[in-house]
Amino acid sequence: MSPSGQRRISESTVRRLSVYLRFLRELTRQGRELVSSRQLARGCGTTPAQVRKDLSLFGSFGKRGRGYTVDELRRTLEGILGLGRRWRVALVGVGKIGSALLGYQDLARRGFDIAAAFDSDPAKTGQVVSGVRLYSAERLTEVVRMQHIELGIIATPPESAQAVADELAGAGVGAILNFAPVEIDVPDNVTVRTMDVALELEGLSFVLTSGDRMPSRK
Amino acid sequence: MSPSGQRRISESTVRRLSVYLRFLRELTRQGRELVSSRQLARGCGTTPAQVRKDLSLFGSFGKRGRGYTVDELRRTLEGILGLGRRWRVALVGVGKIGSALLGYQDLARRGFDIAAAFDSDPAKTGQVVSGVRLYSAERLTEVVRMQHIELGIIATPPESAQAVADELAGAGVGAILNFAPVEIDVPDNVTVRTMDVALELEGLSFVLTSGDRMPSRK
DNA sequence: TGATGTGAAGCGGTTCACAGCG
DNA sequence: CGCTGTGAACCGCTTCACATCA
Repeated sequence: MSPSGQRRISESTVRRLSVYLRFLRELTRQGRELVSSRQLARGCGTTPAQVRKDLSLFGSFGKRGRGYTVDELRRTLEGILGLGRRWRVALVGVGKIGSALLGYQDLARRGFDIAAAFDSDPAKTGQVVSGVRLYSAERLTEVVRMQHIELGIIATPPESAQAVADELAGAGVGAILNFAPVEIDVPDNVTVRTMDVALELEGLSFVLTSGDRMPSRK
Repeated sequence: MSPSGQRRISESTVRRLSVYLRFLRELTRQGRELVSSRQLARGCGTTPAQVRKDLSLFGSFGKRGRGYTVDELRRTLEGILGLGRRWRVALVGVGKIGSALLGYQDLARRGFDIAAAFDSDPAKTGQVVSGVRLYSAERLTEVVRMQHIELGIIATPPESAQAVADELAGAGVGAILNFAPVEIDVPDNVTVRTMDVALELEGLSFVLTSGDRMPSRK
């Protein structure tokens, strides 16, 4: 067995754990009981060795000669990822992308509740969209504190993103998912991840242009 | 100087090049003429050495003692990334996320035109949304071929994603951006990138839970 | 002088190969 | 016997340090 101590876990490992979990939930729906590292790898676009190594960073959860119990491994991964609870999320910016996120049920299914949304447009204030109340942007700090919100999503135009991040950080939010196409600075005790659709397309543009199949995991 | 030969470029390098480009465009708007690797690094969340190394994989574009010419480097990166042209994109699935993408002007600003959209709901067929014609999903192959579309975006429910990917690949699309929360298989000559919002939030959940500031580039 | 470009060192993630065990 | 768990080898990205040159 393995220590599961204060090991430093890489971002790529964490991302793969999430992918494993997503796949395990699908297997659960299908009523599968056991799964091997080979099958997990095939379903998640990686290798059996990588799967076993990733899991071994946290303990030993398999049965030699048989594989992993789907349900047990699923719960284990949920625990590791901190998904044994629900998370309250603040959404800032209710434009095209923000509205889509408000109506996107997959978030709630996977444990993330948008508890409040904010927009600077007074016309939107007071509305309830997809069951979520829209507040004036001015009330961000107040509401985030009051509702003990720990995660923020920025879906504003890029010009406002940094200011919003500052306010979210100031209000005690520990992590931010940023959809604005800019890099934003936050204090060390806050984590940001930026999702930029056009940037991903640019990566694909490079691949198509250079003809270069980039280092591909099999 | 440097060969810019058939070097194998890592995905992380390509992603950073896109970030540099995004930042350079901002500098252009601001009228800045020169930029050093240090400033580029600060604005893009990386290190000066990393910036210089990334660029050196393709050539030498700077002036010793001065830095890089913003405009020149911007055009160089656009060339490297294959952005010296516009790309035609097919959008499949016009639900919450798909609709948001249809109205998201940043895509067009950065060179990606949604040339056609597809949905299996007959009620939507024939409509024109944000200037884009919506076709029945049955006409996907036909329209993609006719319009010489090279990129696909999947924004369908996860159950349909694999079938759509198969059809896009069959129709000659070389790269796919997948918003459905499943891993999809494609032939070797096609590249897929999956964007899963909940998966990113799970990564943040892990960080908040483990208290572990993951290996952070500064 | 100041910042680039780059070989070399360092480091960490991935892959290998096999011991361990059900 | 089959598949997990894991130390060790491997490999590639990142960082360092400095020669180079405007």
